[in-house]
Amino acid sequence: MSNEILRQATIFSGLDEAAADSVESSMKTTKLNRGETLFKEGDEGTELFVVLDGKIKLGHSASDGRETLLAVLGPGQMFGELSLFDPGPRSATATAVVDTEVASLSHDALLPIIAEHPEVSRALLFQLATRLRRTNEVVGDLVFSDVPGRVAKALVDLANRFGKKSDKGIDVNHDLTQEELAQLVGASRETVNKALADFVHRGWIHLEPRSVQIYDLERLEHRSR
Amino acid sequence: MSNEILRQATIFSGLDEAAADSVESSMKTTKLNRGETLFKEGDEGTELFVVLDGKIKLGHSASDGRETLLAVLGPGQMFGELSLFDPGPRSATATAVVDTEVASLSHDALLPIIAEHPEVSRALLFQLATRLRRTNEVVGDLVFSDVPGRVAKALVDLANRFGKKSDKGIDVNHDLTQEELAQLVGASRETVNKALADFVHRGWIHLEPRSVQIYDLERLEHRSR
DNA sequence: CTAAGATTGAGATGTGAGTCACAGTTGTGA
DNA sequence: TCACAACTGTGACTCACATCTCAATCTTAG
Repeated sequence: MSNEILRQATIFSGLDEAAADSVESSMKTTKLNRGETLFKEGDEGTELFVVLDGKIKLGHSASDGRETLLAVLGPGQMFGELSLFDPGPRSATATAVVDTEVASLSHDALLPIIAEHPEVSRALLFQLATRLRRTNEVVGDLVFSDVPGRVAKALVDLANRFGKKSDKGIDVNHDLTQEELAQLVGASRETVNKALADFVHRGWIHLEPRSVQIYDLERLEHRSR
Repeated sequence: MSNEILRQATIFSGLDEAAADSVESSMKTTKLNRGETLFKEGDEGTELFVVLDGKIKLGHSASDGRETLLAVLGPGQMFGELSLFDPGPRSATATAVVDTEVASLSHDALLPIIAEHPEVSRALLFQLATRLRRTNEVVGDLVFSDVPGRVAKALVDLANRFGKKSDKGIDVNHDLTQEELAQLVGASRETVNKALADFVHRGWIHLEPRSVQIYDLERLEHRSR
């Protein structure tokens, strides 16, 4: 089970059986309860993690206690890579959004693999490049889009990653409170709530605690641009 | 001359003489006039560039014509790497802020180098990781800081990279119009102008067209947090 | 050297979204 | 199953910032 997810994870694409086996054997799995934090901004630590099951949120927190979420990651996604290549304290805090299981790989275990398998290094570069693109896009959105637009975009993104088709539309169990959604989108909880209420009003979505049903993906996508 | 700058560029740190020579010989230099654009968002193209002299701005532009700057790069800095690892259209537009000279290296020329010199690949990973950190920080600033704060931060950053000590403080010839500064900071030109005027009023800086003198770096740094 | 076009400086006005305050709802542990 | 905590929904108020405007100055091409 964890096996399958690991194999699908982008870092391992391109590894042959034997290599993948050897990597796998040096990974350790950890379980986290909802709300538990894996590491904090500023911590030392050079492991790389892969989400096996559940969801992890990565966030900055400002001195006055306010927080932004940089990303919410689901099964198969990697995080913690920054401190691998750019040795230094962790640049974000990682917290479980729901009960979650992650696999970890230490710096020391990874280095020889990189040396031996250039494909891995290419996969990592690809991952970082993709991340960078996405983050750049976020910057653009923050400057150009209004809050409802960003909320719409977040919903579409969550739908793509966590949504399941159902009779009336798409069920998205994002497991995020509106507070967290607001942090993800860079706005206050109240404003996000109002944007959501408006979407409900228009019949685009239906709200349930920690999940949404999307009736009209088209419109949402359109609103997000 | 171009030689020196290239050698200092991070990609080449760790290359031995011979290797560096061979890379250098496969690079091509291009001159751009102020305002000329090197490539546009959406273009195909897989070269990597290094600024030799002058300044390059990287920006997104929205459909309605508005623009954000992601970064302003000076001599020794690399850009265009994203399309190397994540093949696809360019994700930003690169334009010369002043008359500028850049060196370019094609994908095809780089690949064998990476294969042969793992240090290069490590240097690239490092660069991307650093970039990602900075961009993440920008996201945080956009959410948490007000415009004057972001302007202060931009000034400090420009001072660190382009500033020269002088009798009365630091001379920063950033070559950016206030419009460009505003795009860099994600605000309207007028608001940025007011923030600058306020800093002048407080005696922290002195304004000249396309350049600033900084009298009180301390205060600026403080205001940026 | 001059005229047209950029760029800078500043005020007046409108508005999106943050903050505050509270009520309704759901979830949970004893 | 009750009580307390966490979450969600909404309105009233405020403010930072965008937008619009116009004048002053600096640049640059002809």
